[in-house]
Amino acid sequence: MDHIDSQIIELLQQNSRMTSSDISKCIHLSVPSVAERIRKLEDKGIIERFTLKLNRNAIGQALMAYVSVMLERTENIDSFRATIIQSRYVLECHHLAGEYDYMLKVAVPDISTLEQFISVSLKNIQGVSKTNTVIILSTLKEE
Amino acid sequence: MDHIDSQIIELLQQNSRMTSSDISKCIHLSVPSVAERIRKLEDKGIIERFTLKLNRNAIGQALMAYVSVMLERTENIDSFRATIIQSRYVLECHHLAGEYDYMLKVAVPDISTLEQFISVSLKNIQGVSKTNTVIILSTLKEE
DNA sequence: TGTGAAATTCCGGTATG
DNA sequence: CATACCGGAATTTCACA
Repeated sequence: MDHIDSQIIELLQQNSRMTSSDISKCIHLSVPSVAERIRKLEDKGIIERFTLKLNRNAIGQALMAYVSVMLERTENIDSFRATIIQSRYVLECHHLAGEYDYMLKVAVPDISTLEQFISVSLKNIQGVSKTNTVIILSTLKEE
Repeated sequence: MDHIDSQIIELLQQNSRMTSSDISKCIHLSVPSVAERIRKLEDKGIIERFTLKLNRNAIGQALMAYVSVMLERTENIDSFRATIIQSRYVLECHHLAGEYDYMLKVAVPDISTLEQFISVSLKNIQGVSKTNTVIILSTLKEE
């Protein structure tokens, strides 16, 4: 992971469909060498995945919120984790060191779906003792 | 944005470097049609960017935290926003409807960098009256 | 759908540490 | 000896009508 790798990553972050020859022109390295470096960055796990950034409004995720979750007992964690992973509304879920145990970032089409998610999907999980929801008004920066 | 578009997006989310002919084989649609649909998804802004998912440990972002920020006066918002956008430690920044005004997701190499960021970069901004930091222990799900 | 242009991959050869 | 680079040839893919 040297300076050239960093340059390649920066270019691919802007457009992961850039061809090796496009990159080759930008950083003055032969096409096969560029391709080889990309392959190695994948092998080493530095690049985990080539993916997309989608427009949230276009895909029914117009409303975002942070939902903090408190869990009562550790024995219920598995069913909580299963629900989270399977839910298409949950974009992120992090285990926290603080008052609350988990922080979810959720994206839903509208406020009624959010209500549904919190009062049905979440509250019905055994062990969820308390949740706190904060609506996101707008986003200044995102990845 | 029909069912076929959704299929194409799903494939590209898994690997955005997939060629049109690869996709063509998966969804039984001609290569030019696939290419045309991808182009239109970009034009319409449904696909905002083709990008990467990087391994955080490999790129010096081993430690993540949520930092909530309270702003005193609205006249200082511009310098706050400028600092946030320029900072390489801030992955996300959202305007909130709640007690705190902004929520930042930050990623740093270590705890001392986090301390530095909060006590220097953030607290020195005019108008930042209060912050609250919660460390992320582990991540169950992320995009 | 078919054709020319461009990109990818594989290979052999070379330089460097 | 291992690693990384380059240039050329065969195959695949792309973009156009």
